[in-house]
Amino acid sequence: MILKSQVEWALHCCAILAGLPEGRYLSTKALAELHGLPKEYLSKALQSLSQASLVDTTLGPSGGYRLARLSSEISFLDIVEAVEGKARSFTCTNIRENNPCRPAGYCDSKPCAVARVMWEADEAWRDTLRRVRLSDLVCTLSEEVPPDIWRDTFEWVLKRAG
Amino acid sequence: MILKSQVEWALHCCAILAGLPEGRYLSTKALAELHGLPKEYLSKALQSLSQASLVDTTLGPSGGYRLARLSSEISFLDIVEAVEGKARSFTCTNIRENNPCRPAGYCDSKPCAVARVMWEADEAWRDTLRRVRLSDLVCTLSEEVPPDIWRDTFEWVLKRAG
DNA sequence: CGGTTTGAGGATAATATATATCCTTAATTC
DNA sequence: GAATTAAGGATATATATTATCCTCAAACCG
Repeated sequence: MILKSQVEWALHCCAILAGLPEGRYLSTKALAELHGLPKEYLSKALQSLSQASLVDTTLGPSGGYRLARLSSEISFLDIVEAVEGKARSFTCTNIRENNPCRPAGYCDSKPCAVARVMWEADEAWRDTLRRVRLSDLVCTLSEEVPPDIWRDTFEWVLKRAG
Repeated sequence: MILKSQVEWALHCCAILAGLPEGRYLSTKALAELHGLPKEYLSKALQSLSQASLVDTTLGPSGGYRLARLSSEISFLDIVEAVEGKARSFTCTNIRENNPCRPAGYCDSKPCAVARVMWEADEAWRDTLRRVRLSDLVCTLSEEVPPDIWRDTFEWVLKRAG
């Protein structure tokens, strides 16, 4: 059970977009270069964010992406689900139905007990991600990334932001 | 991010093994038949349980599997990790290192802030699974499965248990 | 206007993982 | 000795992930 690498990419890209001044856009090309990622494939992750309405886009030179909401209004779960999908990690195929001791046509009143536990764990995972906002990440980064690197990075970004 | 179907299979098989009387074994063949699963492939899941020391095995006719510990001493996490592996669902590839604004040879003092959040969620998932014991599942099933099906199933199982 | 840049999205390929089957071996039972 | 079992290796098939390429329409720029 491994998350797509696009999840990591999307989270880092959103952290950069969160630092963009009001009204400006950053292109796939710049985001790919900044993170050392394949531009074409990163583009798919950014398209997922766009489809989830987490980012706005505009075309043309000076076009690209910006956050569609305040970073305090975007959770980790929003971003992870945009890329990874909303499906649960455990799929119940109801193998209890294959039990030869069951009367034909018997119908279960509740979802399988095994699945309920697995879904509870899945929900605990989602809850954790739901509670962390993109703004929290930016806050942590601004404390932990050395000030000169932080500053240089946003200079680099602003030089490329349309 | 989807768990292998073997996780579901292993959990259901353990629930059956938990109901086996002291000292008796149940074969792959019986477990596969009971759940309508491909015997050869289910065998791989059971081998994983064996390698994790969750079950004991014995060979020959009347051979098969039994729990190696009390069902109250086996957690969902034990079983899930035996089949799925212990690796975290989020892999940090440290893409921050590709930032062109970094001084050459700069070394991070902490793991990436993005990864820490993702790992925290992963740990919440594991915590939930760690807190549920196999005996809890058996308890739930014995309450929810209609008594006649429950009884017939264990009659069926005992007829095949060595 | 015409050339360039951008994101959207479709087609395709390469790679990795999950699913499944088959076969051999050694231990156990009868 | 014959049948049955789990362990584990080899291999095949299906699906998912990662990646690249191409076309299109919108936006910008001279």
